[in-house]
Amino acid sequence: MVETTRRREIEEVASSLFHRHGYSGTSVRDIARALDIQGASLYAHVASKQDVLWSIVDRTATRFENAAAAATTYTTVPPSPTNTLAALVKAHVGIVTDDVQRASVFVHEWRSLSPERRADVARRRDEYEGRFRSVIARGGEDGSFAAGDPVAAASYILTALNGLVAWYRPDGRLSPAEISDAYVLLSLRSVGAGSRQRHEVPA
Amino acid sequence: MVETTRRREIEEVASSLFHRHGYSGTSVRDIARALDIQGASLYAHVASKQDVLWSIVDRTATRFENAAAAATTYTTVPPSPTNTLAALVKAHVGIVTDDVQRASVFVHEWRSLSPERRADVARRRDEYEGRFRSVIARGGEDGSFAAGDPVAAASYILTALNGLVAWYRPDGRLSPAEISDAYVLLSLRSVGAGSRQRHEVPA
DNA sequence: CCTACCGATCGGTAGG
DNA sequence: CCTACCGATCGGTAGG
Repeated sequence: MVETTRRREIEEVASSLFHRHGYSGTSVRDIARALDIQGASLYAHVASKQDVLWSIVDRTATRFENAAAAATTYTTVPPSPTNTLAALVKAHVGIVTDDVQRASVFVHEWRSLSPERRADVARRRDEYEGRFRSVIARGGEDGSFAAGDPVAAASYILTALNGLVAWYRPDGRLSPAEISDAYVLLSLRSVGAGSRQRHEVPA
Repeated sequence: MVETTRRREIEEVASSLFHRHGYSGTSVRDIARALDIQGASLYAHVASKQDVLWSIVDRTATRFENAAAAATTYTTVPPSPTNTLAALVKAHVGIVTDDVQRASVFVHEWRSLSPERRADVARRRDEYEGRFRSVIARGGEDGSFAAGDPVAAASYILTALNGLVAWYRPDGRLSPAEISDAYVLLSLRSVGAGSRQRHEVPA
C-alpha cells in the first residue's frame, strides 16, 4: 500500500485516540471526526480499523527492534553486560519518549489484534525481551551483576520501562534525557551492577 | 446494594473477561453468556455495566490500600526505609498474585470509568504511590538508599510491580513467594539499598 | 430470571 | 472524499 500523507495522518490521530480510549473504545467515526471527514470516507485510505492498529503496532515494534539491535551490536566499548544493558534501557526509553502515543498503543493494544498478528507480536516481544534476558544472564555469570533469575529480572525491568507510557508527558517535570539517565541507573542497580564494577572486563 | 452470591459471580466472570478483552471489548451479553443467563437478565443484579467495573476497581483499590497501610504501619522492626519498602513491595505483589484478573482490571481498565470515578481512583493511586515516594525519599536522606529522584524511582518500581499482571500465571514456573522475593530484591537494589546496609539504624 | 423490544451506534459496502 | 445504506450488535428498559 502506498504511503500517503493522509495515511500517516490517520495513524497519528488513531494513535492518539487509541492511547486515550483504547482500540475498542475508539470508533471509526471518532477517527474520521478528528480528521474532519465522514466515517465512511476513511475507507478510501484504509482497509479496516484493524489495519490501522496493525500499522501502528507493527511500525512501533520495528522501531523497538531496530533500536535494540543497534544497542546490542554497536554498544560503547567495552561491550560489557553493564554497558550493553545500559544501552538497551536507553534505547527503549528513547523510543517511548519520542512518541508516547504510538508506544502506548504498542504496549497496551496488541491484545486487540487478530489472533495471527497477535501471535506474531508475541513472538517478537519475546525475542526482544530475550536480549534483556541474555545480557542479564551473561552479567550474572561474569560477575558484572549480582546473581538472580534473569527471566524475572528482565520482566521486571521491561515492564518498568513500558510503564513509562502511562505517565510520561512531553511537558512534564523531567526531560527525556533525565528520565533516561534515572531509568538506566535504576535498571543497572536492580540487577546489582555498580556494587561490583571493579570486576568489569578491561578493554 | 445487597452482596448476593450471584453478584459476586458476576464480578468474577466480568473480571476474567475484562482482563482478557478489556472493558470496551466485553459486552453485557458476553458476561451473561458466561453465566448461562440472558443478557437482559443481568440487570436484575446490576445497575449497569459501568457499575460492575466500578465494583471490581473499587474493591481492588481498597485491597491495595489496606495492604500498604498495614505494611507501612506494622512493618518488621526496625521500621527502616529498607524494611518498609520491602514490606510495601511484598504486599503489592501479594495482592496481584492473589487475584491477577481483578488486579489487571484495576491496573488497565480504570480509564474506562466515568470521569468522577476515574478522578477518585487517580487520587487514591497517587496517595498509594506517595507511600513509595516518601519511604524512598526518607531512605535517600538517611543514607539507606543511594541518592536519586524519589518520584522517578517510585514510578519505576510501581510500574514494574504492576507489570506483573501481564505475565503472572498461577501455574507458572515461579511461585508467588519466589516472585515476591525476587521483586523485593530487585526493588531494593534499584534504589541502591544493600550496598550501604551498614548505615542502617540499629534497633 | 425470561421474552420482547427500544434507539443508538458499530464496522463496513455500493456507487458515484 | 461524499451520500445513502447494510446487517449486526450495543447497553438498557418494560412488564411479567
